[in-house]
Amino acid sequence: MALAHALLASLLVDGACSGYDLVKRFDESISCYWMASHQQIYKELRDLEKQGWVSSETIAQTGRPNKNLYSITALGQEHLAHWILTPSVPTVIREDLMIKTLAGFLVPNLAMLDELKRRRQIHLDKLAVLKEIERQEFPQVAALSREQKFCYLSIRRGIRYEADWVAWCEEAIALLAEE
Amino acid sequence: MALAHALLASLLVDGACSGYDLVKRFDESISCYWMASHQQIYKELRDLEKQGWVSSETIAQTGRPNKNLYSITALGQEHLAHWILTPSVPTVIREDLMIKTLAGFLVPNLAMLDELKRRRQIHLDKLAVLKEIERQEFPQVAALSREQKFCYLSIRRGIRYEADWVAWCEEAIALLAEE
DNA sequence: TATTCCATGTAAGACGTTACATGATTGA
DNA sequence: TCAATCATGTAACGTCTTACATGGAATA
Repeated sequence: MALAHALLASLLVDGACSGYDLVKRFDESISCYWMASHQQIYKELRDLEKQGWVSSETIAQTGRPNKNLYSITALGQEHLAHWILTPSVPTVIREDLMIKTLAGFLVPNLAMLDELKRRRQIHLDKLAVLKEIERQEFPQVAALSREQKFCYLSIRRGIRYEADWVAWCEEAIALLAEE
Repeated sequence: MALAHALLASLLVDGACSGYDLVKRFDESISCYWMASHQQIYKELRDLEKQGWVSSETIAQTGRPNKNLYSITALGQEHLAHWILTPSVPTVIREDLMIKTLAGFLVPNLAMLDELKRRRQIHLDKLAVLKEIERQEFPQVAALSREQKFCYLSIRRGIRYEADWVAWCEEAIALLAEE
């Protein structure tokens, strides 16, 4: 149910846009916290409009398909604020690599080391992207407005998450390389 | 599809048991990496048996319901090993609190601080449990067998994950408390 | 000439959650 | 006596993934 809220938050923070643009936003930055396919996003936007939480306007275009521009409504903002005030529990974790790690002794050590190194690189790459965003958009942490602080904290969560994965991969590689 | 592999890994590492016991294992330790309800687990075990990856034996009991004791088969081990060797991608993240953080300026500062403190405590509690397991079961890291190293690394992942959440909560609380 | 971009959608199936159900036994 | 434990299940519903579809415009 929270895809709805992720969409509302994006429309609120980064402004009105089309479903297509939301797909890109999710692919780029929001995917740090919420993953969604275009099928899900388009469908959810239609549902949100039925609820009155977003409104849409069809923009006629020449040379390319028309698009629906979605905006969050006042009702949508109220709904989002109300949801934010509802206590939530940590997301359930379902991490393939941890299951593989539990039973990792079934396969050759080098195979596990390869997988861990591959995984470390994935997180290093994501980390580099996020750090660049941090450097460019938040050069002066002391001078942030309240709204900017929240964006900053979101990026910080992503940075910590990726850095933490890298650190664990390093630890695991070091321990298994002892063999 | 990886719930199947989580079940196989548990039966392999911690030995044969009933669905009921697997539910408990998932509630206690495995939930760090894989969450599952009893309905899912019972159903998946039946499916795994159809595939020939586990075998079951009905244990007649007096004074309490009969139980089905599940064991991983040789075929199941092969399948698990094969899956481990298949490269996998990081789990998609869907984290309510991050969406709330993005749009957190919609609600009073104290409300967000409360939610962050509540959240920090949840992770502190989980962290304490995991650290206790680490202390009791892995007192001497240098002397671990290959199989034990993998268990140790799983616990380490959980510890890092929870500690990382705590650290982020601290950072967020500090930044928002400035107001 | 082939691929990617723009922009949106349907449909089937897998996976997960929530609610409901049973019934004896053990412990507070 | 009330709740929790043991032990397993069905059913309805919601969410997510995967596959398939369209068709012009711009770019390599």
